[in-house]
Amino acid sequence: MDSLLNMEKQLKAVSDTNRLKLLACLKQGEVCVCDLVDILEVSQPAVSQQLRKLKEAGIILERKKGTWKHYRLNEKQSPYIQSILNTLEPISIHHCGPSCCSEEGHQ
Amino acid sequence: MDSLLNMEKQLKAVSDTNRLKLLACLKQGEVCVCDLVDILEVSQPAVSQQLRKLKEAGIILERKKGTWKHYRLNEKQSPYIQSILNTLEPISIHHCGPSCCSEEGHQ
DNA sequence: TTATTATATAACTATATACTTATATATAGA
DNA sequence: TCTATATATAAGTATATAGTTATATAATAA
Repeated sequence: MDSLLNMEKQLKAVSDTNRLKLLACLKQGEVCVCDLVDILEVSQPAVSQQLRKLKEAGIILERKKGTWKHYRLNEKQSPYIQSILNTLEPISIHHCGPSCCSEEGHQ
Repeated sequence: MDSLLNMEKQLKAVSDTNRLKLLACLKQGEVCVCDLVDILEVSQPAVSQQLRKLKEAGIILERKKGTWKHYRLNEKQSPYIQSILNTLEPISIHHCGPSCCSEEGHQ
């Protein structure tokens, strides 16, 4: 079973509208940070810090590609996090351009 | 669908170990505040404030009986809150006494 | 009515949170 | 190498959170 402390950490990570929006974006697959910055109306460092919080809770995974970093949902989630993800209405993003987010960019 | 703000409110309400413990206690049914104060190692006003936060998020319901107040889980929960409740290991409490928590006290 | 008891609220405080701007790091390209 | 770009980290700040103690409220008992 999950320890209470681990549950608290995971739940704190998702109890914020901006982080919920980030997760809603990631429902469509891997997204690079630059695209996420366009969605949230906060600064780039703010997004970076939100992503770190989600990553440290084990909810998202990162992949480095050149100067870019792509984030995606962890395929393994605790049931209650998965239930939250299921509830979230996906947010579709417009990718920033072929240089960072084209299909051939994903490997 | 749940609005992001409502999700945030509910998730904030459960992202705290003491409130998770309260919910774990309530899995066994209705419990009065005095018993909950014995479980958490914090003051009575602290417990009262935690209960209020859970109540305002719609996760628990209250019933007044004389000077006592009994709290129980709301039977209607959003799926993700229900999933959290399912994950919680129940905490069994020893009722404070027949005056407030006996079976005939429950009506 | 007065005293007692259960719970809630108020006022306060220390810590956590979520931004901001400035700067660091790391990669790519000229 | 030098410059530009993507992202992360550092430092600072305003607000939120979760506890505390003191007090208020409401119901019961004497």
